[in-house]
Amino acid sequence: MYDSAIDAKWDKIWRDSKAFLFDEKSDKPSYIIDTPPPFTNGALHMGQAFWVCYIDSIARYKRMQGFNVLYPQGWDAHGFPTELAVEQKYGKGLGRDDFYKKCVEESMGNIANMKDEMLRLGASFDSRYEYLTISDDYVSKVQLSVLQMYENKMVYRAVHPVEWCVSCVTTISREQAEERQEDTNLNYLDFKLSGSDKKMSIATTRPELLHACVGVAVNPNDKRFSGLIGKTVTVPIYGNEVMIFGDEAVDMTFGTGAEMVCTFGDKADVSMYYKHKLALVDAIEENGNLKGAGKFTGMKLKEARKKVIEALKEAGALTKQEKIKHTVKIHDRCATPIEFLSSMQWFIKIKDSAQKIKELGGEIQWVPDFALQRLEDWSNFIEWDWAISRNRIFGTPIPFWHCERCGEIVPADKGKLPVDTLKQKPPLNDCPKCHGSLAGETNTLDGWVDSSITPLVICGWPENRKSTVPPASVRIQGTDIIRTWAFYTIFRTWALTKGKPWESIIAHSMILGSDGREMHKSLGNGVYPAELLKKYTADSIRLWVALSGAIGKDKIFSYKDMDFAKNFINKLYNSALFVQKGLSEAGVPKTEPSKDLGIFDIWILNEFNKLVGRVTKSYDSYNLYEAANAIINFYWHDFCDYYIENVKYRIYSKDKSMERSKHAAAFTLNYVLLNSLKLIAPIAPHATEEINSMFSKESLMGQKFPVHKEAPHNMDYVINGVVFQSDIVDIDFADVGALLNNVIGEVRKAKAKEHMALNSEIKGIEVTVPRQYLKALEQSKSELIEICKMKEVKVKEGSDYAVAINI
RNA sequence: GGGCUCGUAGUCGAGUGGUAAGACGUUCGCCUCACACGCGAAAGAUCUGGAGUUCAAUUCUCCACGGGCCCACCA
Repeated sequence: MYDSAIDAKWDKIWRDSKAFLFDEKSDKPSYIIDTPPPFTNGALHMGQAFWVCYIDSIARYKRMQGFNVLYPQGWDAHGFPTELAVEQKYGKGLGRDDFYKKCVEESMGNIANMKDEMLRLGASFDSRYEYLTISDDYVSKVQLSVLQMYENKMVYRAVHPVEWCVSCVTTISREQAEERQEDTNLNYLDFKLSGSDKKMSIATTRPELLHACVGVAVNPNDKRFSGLIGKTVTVPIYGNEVMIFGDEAVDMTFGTGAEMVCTFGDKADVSMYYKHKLALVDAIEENGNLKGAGKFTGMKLKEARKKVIEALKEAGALTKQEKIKHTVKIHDRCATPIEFLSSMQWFIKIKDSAQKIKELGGEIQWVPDFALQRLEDWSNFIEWDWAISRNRIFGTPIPFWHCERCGEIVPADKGKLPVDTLKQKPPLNDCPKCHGSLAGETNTLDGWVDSSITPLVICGWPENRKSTVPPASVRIQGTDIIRTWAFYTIFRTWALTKGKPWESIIAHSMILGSDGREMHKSLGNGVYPAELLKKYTADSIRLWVALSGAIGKDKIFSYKDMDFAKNFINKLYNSALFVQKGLSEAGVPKTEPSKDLGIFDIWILNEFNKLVGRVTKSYDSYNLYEAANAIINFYWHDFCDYYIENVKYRIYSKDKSMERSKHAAAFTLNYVLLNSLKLIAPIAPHATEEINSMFSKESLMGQKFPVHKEAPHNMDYVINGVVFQSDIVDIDFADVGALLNNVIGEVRKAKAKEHMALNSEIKGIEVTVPRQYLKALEQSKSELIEICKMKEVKVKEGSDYAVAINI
């Protein structure tokens, strides 16, 4: 029976025969695949297994269609989780170099495991083109890409608010932020209007940041305040004056309708800081101590809040306190509320490119098409430039030095990459402007800077190979990272080459847990590929992926679906055993026994030909669901349940006069089986190869995909793309095949109703059919008698089709 | 608050301007010489609700209700 040892056997044979290798010198058209480089955290998750199977099926299909397929696989190693794992293993004492080395070690171990899982799923990537984001080659290309963008004036250094964890003393990125509901006090403070005795009440949850108040915002449509815009107020306790300005983002119904803006209390403050060009006050230190806050300086935030409130009370500025619930963003690791700190960061200019990104997005084929909307939505919402520096060690070094005195930037030499500006000397001795000393960068690049050039790297950028000129043919990725990976890739590819990264992009959605929720460790609803590989063969998993429904729609994981996939593979195998046995008795005719083909033979050959057309179209539009579904329905029901059952009596016949009919059936069985294998081979390569090897020494790898040809007339049939004519019936074969099968169905039904075994004998039937079917039925009498195990078949003409059964 | 997406038999899930694949499950029968991981049969859907366009809507439009995802906001 079928097991995973067979998978491994074929995987090895294919690799040894170089079946997956891309040929740089080939004349065949290239087909270039850009897959996600998984983050190297140790084991594949279901989403990754999903796209591995999906894109691998497409790669195999394209090879069968005659393409020279470049299917590389990359690994995204740089990143925080690896740093964390290393920290947990070795503590915090490691020096920068040792720490980096341990991170590399950690990553390499994880990659080995993930790669093994991919290979066991049958992934047919070409290992010679594997890439690793921490390799010298890849790092060089990332640095080169940044240097090139710098030359195009797209990279700069500036002070910018960053999301910061005061407990871990590090920047954190948005995806590391979680939300939490909290109870807090909304404090109503009185600010004195300048040049008047009047007071203005302002509500805030962050009184401890009062010293960083740089303005008061009101909604310009708010009649209560519209007259005050442009005037100034005095900040309580500290006594400095700030401007009142209008901003439509202010909610008139919240608090008093007036909001104090601190640099920085929250993200809205950051927006207003930029929009209204407000002053910048550094409110807190990196460790969360207050900075520049008079007598409160040096206090922790929490403590400061209490003390400031007390001081406000004493000053009579606190008029009211109200309990409210609000959401705060917290760091996912330590649950500390996230603060905004301003610090010197590197940026890539992206704001001005939103329109261009949308345009390019429109030139790419999106599967499903609605995925494009996500790119457009995101592009419409770019608030500020892309901050590319991270306070991390395990990342790509930023290839610039800067002058410690005047901030002048000195880029690395493009010919001397990769570079680590902390270790290597700058190309100049000192600042070209002020002769200050030059400093290297302790920060490293954001991981998206690494991964947003994958299609260029796999095409060989900056020197493209002749056979791999961008754009790549296709990318597959999750819909969840359209706003990051797809977005940055389109942007960077345009910035570096003025072109689009790919012709097409397939955006798949999520595999949900059986409870309908996202798979999550804490929910305990996760299923892992490694676990599935123990229970199922690779092809069952791959077929399950193909059968997971419309791409782009979330799929709830279910073992029942897995079992169905498994059962089909089993069916395929068992039907092949039958065909093999039949052929050993009848022998396989070398040429089409066209004169001997019966109605059922021609019927199934035509159904198969139609199937080839449908399946080709489905594969070409990246719709594996449709392809797999069509093949399974045809194979299981038309071929196995009807055709095979209908020809059994011919195959088993010992009668000399049946010889030619037996050969025709053997030919048809052989043809439909072997070609069906080719149709499903991209999705279930191991099982089909194993079955194929029962009949042929020639591997399915490298064989041509079956060709569809439209038959010019109803009474023609098509074998292997060649049209034949027949005169055995005078109507459409599909029509007459369906009719005959229906007659057989009626007999089965009658037997079932009488609780009879299907192979039990009955007396006979009388079939009434309209005139156009008469000839076909008369022709098929003896076949029906054999198939249904009955004594006689009477046929008569009538306006309505009917079957009378005599048991 | 905004955008996208979905709402089809007990469950999962395709699809179409002319009343709806398939799977699982259920019921009944069959160990029919490839397969009981199977074969045959049966029951089960007013295609979330309402309005509109149309000769005709599950399929198009609008509204409502209900899931999901993403984004924004939460002073």
